[in-house]
Amino acid sequence: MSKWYPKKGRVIFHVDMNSFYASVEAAYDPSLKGKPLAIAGNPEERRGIIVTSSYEARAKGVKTTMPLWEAKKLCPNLIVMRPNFDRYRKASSEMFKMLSAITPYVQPVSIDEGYMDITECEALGSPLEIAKNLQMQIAEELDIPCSIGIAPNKFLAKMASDMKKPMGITVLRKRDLPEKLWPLPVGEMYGIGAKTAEKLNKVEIYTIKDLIEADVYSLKRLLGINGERLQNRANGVDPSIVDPEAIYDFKSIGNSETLREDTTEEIEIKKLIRKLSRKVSTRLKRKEVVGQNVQIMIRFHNRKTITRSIKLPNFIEEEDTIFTIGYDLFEKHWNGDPIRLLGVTVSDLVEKKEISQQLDIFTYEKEASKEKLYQTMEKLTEKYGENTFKKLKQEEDNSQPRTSFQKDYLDDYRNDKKDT
DNA sequence: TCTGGGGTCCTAGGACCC
DNA sequence: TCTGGGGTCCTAGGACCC
Repeated sequence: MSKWYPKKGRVIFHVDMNSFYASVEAAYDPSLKGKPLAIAGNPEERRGIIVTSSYEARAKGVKTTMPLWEAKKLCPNLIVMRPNFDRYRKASSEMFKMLSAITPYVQPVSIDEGYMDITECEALGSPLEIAKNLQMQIAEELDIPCSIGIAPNKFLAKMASDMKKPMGITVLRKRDLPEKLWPLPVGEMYGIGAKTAEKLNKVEIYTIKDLIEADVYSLKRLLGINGERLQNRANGVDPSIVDPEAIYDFKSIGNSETLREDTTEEIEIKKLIRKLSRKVSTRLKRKEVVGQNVQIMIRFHNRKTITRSIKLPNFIEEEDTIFTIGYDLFEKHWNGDPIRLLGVTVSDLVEKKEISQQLDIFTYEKEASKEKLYQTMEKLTEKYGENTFKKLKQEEDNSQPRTSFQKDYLDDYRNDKKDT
């Protein structure tokens, strides 16, 4: 809504690399070609799952997220590899370079797919020609197959790229919808998962056509605001733009890990929270962002998952701070049940260079009274606990130069505390 | 012998303020 | 004299996607 987009018809591509990880591996080692190949999380551990598989493996029934042992049962000669993320990132960046050579309006959505707005690219040929050339170039230079959807908006382009795989090119115009889109089951629609499909089926909505014909108000009652948006999309309406900047504003950075075995061992738990905090801190620093919210996630033996979070008075990035707050949250909320997975996430992110002007709790305007400062400090200590408070202040002290006025007050506060 | 890890967006209730 | 309504922030959970 805040962003302008052209009124005239747009031409949008959705480029989707086919079974990306497996394809990269086969390009790297051609002897893998034509064989059932799967990339799995941790093949040596019990809890490995299939991340991607080649079409030969899929033909045997191997599916993404399937536990490894199940996949092996279905396909005994399955070749299983660990993921080589560096390899995939490199192939991905090569691929996006090719897209960006066509138009600057490229929006990566994940490592293996992205949108392009080629409305202004008439000089390069018809959309179909552009798509064919791009697909050929990716196949020749990277040895990786892809599917391309061509449509007047992102939603339709996404649906189109899914219609022919691998190495498909599908054009989906408004006039094609009754024949190509509407007969599909609602669950096939991007944005409708298992839960929503089930809800819709319960009220006799089975196909995308049924969704269009449904009453908007009942849809809204059933699905909230999303109900209306889904109906619009089903009608071929999606005003969202291809936004090349979208990839730069992260909302959160988190890491999680499933334990080899469920545990109640506090030392092990502490170690893992420490490790996750370190990973998060490293990634925050690499991206030069700081965050104002810490969340932990605990998954129990029965897979029930809880999250606990706390909004902070200032921005943080240090491992120690994240760990102190995270472990504090954990201690406060853990009921002692065996734990399967732990996660640590920092959110409410802001670019580091933006925070120098931000007002925070430790910065006071000149007229602030000593009493008020003390009061605030007390309240914060109470809310966050002594340890967390100390870490917060420490981090703040390191990152922000203060006026001598503020320094004096803080020093006073420290000394007074010592006396009592 | 079960189901990973990285995210985004939306909803809903309660606190708090005016 | 016991009561309104709007707005925002915080927290927790859930759905969805790759």
